[in-house]
Amino acid sequence: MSKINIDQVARYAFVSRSVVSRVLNNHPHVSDVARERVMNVVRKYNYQRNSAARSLAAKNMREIGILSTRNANDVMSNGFSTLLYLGVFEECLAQRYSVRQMFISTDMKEEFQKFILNEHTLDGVILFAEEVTDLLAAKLMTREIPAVLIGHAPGLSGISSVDVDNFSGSCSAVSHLVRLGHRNIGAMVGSQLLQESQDRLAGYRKALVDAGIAVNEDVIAIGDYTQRSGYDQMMSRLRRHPEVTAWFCASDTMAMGALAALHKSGRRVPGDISIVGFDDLSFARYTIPPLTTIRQPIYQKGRCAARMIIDRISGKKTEVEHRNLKPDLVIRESCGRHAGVL
Amino acid sequence: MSKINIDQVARYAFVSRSVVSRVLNNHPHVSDVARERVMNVVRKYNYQRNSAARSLAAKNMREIGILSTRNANDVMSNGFSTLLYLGVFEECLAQRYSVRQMFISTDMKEEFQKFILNEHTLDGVILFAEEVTDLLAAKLMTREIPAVLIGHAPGLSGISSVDVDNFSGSCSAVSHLVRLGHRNIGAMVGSQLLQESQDRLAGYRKALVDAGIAVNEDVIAIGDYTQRSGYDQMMSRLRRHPEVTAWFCASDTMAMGALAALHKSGRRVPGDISIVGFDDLSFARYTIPPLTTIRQPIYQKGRCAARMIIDRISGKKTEVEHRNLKPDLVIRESCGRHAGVL
DNA sequence: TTGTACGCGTTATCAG
DNA sequence: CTGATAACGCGTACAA
Repeated sequence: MSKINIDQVARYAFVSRSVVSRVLNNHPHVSDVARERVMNVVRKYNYQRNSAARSLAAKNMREIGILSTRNANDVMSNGFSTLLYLGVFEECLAQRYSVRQMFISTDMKEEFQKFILNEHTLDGVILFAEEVTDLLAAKLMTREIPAVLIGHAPGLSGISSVDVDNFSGSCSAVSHLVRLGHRNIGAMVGSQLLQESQDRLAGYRKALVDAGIAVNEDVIAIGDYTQRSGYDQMMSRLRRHPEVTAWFCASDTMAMGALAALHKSGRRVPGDISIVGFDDLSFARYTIPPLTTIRQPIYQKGRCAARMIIDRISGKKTEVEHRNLKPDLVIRESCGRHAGVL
Repeated sequence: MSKINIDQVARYAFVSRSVVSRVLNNHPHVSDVARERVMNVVRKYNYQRNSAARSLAAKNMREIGILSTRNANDVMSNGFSTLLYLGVFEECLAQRYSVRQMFISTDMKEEFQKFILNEHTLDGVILFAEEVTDLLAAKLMTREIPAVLIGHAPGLSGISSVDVDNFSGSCSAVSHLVRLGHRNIGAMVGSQLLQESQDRLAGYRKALVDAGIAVNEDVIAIGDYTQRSGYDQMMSRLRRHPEVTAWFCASDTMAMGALAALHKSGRRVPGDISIVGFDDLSFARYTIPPLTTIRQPIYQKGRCAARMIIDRISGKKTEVEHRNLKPDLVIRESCGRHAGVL
């Protein structure tokens, strides 16, 4: 009883298969009685359309891929990507698309290319993988499959993207520190090869300049968004720059590492040193002390990316578009007034 | 130049389409010269097979679904699920399956059922969603689609599963505490409706009994695996049970919340109170202090689940199977000797 | 070893 | 409003 196809439905309903198809696809020009008869049979036999055949005939898969790097996920693995996936999925579900998940990791690049990109037909791809965009962009272009990027990519202005406004986010984080009286503020950011990191650093600079504070290149530390790098960087900067009373960390993960390093070194947060993070990952309110940070709308990013790619696929939008979501400052307990200001 | 089909390849290579098909599928009985000619054309025109047509003809999609709950992901969102997905994906990639990602969240159950479960044909499903297994099991059964569960489920002995050995894991965690001289050891576990939580609690009991310590039901706290519940539970237990010198937390997330609560209350870890976690999520080595915990092979769980479902699909295995992966104790700094033992 | 012909389940087109 | 009929691209008996 499992497998019943459109022809059987047609037979049982005493109509032709075209009528069944029209009913199922909500086409007009079908009589109420025919529709009724068809629906009865469909319900009775629990008929479900074969998606492979549908795709074949309709020439579209109604399926998008979401591509991450193993690295992005290691780094972001603190609840970031999961929430993002959820956003993508729910938007797709609402629009009757399904999402295929893919990771690209350097050790499987070969496999990946052959299998994923060649043998499979995706209607669109969401790129959550800054590292590989160059490699992929060309491939995607030649196959003419639409893509949207989550994040920014320097050289890829040709493909649509959605991101949080990194510049204004970090700017408001640092301004917060300034308002608390800090003058010596360090920054811990990611690789400057990433546009995102550049923007977050630019925001830091802007906030200082606006406050009339000269930026000191020596207290700009480059990490890689992991807790480990936050820890290591803080450890080594601590003794070299005792004058710094506050650090802007470009991610909550690095901030968490920094917090651990400060604790290990006997510094008090926020008593001796203030820390502000970026992202507002779910753990941020349970660090010691709870982390003041910049909240970015992760779930919304996912939904937005999905909406953009589907609009693109359906032809509703054709020009490339770069969207910037607004972040918020979330004040918790990791920042205090500068001691001298008391 | 984009779309070229098997017939064109055949024409350009001066062979029939069967030959092309056989070459592409590595079937025997094809002459070297024919194979060579075909491959040349394939390369030259960058021919790629249409997966929809393949699925239709072959009557299988070579695609598995991985189903999570929104809840499971909120809770586990500290890098757990991402690593799991990666394991699933890489195993599937190696075996030329693709993976479709799905979430079930209560607010879209309707949509979900209609779209995902009815209209789509998956060869198998990996369930990472304890809450919905009952609802789904029946559906899956009637549609005769194989499923494997990540985790344990009380009533679902009929479907294969893979999990970490929760019992021995928590047992060794608590034994570690006992070895350090602790006699009053509390437990913070998840809902006892979950088999997993039951097992972790059972391991706790076993370790105490083995050590000749009576278990005190009063110091067993029930949380929900979130940092928040760890925090709240610890806050309320702290004053009610000052005699407890060590807590076994059934997840790193709850342990992190507990750590925050202890710090807030002025207790020192491990000076006053020892904490041991479970999972070894990526943040565990950067909590304050770094968390002693039970490491479970998350990535392996994913690969294993994928392997099991594919074996099932291909008919290589037919009987249900329950696998238990071994966990390890990872000693860091959150546990110390009981003061009285000094 | 190769080629022919048909089936897979839908959708779209075009007469009625 | 309805019903043949032709794609859609590939796999595979079966025949040569």
